[in-house]
Amino acid sequence: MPASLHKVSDSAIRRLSIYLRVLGGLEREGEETVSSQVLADRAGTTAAQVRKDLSLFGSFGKRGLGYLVTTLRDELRGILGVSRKWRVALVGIGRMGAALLEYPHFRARGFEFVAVYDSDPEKVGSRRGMLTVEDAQVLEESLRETGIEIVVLTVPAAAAQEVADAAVRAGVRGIMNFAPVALKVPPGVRVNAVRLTVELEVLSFSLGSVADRD
Amino acid sequence: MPASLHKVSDSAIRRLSIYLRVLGGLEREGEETVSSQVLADRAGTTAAQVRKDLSLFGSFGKRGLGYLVTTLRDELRGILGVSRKWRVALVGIGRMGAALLEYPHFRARGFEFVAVYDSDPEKVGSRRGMLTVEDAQVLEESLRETGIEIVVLTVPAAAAQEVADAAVRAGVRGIMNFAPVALKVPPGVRVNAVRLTVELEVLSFSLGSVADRD
DNA sequence: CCTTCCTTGTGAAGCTTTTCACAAGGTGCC
DNA sequence: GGCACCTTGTGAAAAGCTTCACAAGGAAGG
Repeated sequence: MPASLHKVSDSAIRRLSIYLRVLGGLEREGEETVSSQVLADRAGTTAAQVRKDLSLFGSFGKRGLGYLVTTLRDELRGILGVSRKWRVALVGIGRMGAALLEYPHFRARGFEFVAVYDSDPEKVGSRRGMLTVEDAQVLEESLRETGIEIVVLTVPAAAAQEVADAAVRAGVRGIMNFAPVALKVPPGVRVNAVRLTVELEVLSFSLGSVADRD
Repeated sequence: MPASLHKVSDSAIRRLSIYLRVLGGLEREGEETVSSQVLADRAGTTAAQVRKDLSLFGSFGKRGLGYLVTTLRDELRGILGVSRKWRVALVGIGRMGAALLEYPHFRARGFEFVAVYDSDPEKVGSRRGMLTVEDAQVLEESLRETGIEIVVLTVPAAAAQEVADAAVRAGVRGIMNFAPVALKVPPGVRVNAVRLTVELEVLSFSLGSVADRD
């Protein structure tokens, strides 16, 4: 029944990632075990949902006791593929790119930026922490050489597809896309879009439909 | 049949926001009409889904022709509540906060930052573009006075709940939360979480389950 | 060792969302 | 004006996801 071959829904994976975060907190607090109920409260879901999600990958709990915090954390790391380090490239070093480069939670979870690209001649060659900004023109070759598998895209919408194509040619299999455009990629490559404006508009909709003043 | 009283799913609203973005592009390209098929292609979904989503709010298309780009854009703006301007406050001006403050797409869609707060004495009083950073201690009173309804939270996880509580007391009804913690808010207040690490871990999972090397 | 109590794991039910398929309604050309 | 063609709007079917409810397993204490 474990089944990592069963197709697992995206939302289940998102929740597993949240459970992992919660478990980190529990561990820091010195908790040794946790019930599905407590985990659910902290993660913002229900106990049944937690148990169902975990059961997709195995039986990690002890009946009558709950889950061992450290053990479950390790299991989730394995499932999510974050027991290893991931080398990540950033393309487009505007304000958003710079913020992500320094975002402490990425590194803490095993995602490390090892290359930065931009097409602006003013920026190419400049340093960003430990890294030197490389010319976007060498992106494909450079990505291929370093064998980087994940790319974070913070370029203007107009450039995004072009960059994505180059990355895919270089063997990149995962793209986190901040550009407001739907990228087309071949099967086998996964794109995860972060749509900041969409998130605000969802809020706007929610507020508007409660009471439409003005 | 229109029904803005029918409960509409979150994912449908997210897609409407994406359609709105696509329509902006089409308009700039001078397109006058668009079919559900083309809209779907550009938005990364299916024609049936587009029609279903739109039909939740009315009949905006012309059979045999498609949708009038400008008209549909205006309708969607109305539905999403972005035909008006929204005044937004930013709490926590680290790198991420600074990036969001300058994020051009927010303003372009009618979301304008009109206040910035931080608890760091070094930052309080400093200028950020047109705005002066205010002390987080006055947040509640200040939000109440200005009648701000949407807050973007980019504070450390440990401070997030406290800030959210203050914002809610001040009458805020929508929170966009970047802090890696599940906020508890009373009914009537909507929280939209942006979980950057989760997005990367979803990628990591997708890559890992295809071929588990190393 | 036995009893009581607690919490998991999981089929089944219920609900939501997506996809399908086609009738109905317009358009535009001839 | 008529005809051929195109695209919407929408019930109905299918698929997917979440909630429910409870049997089974294990812990803890006497």
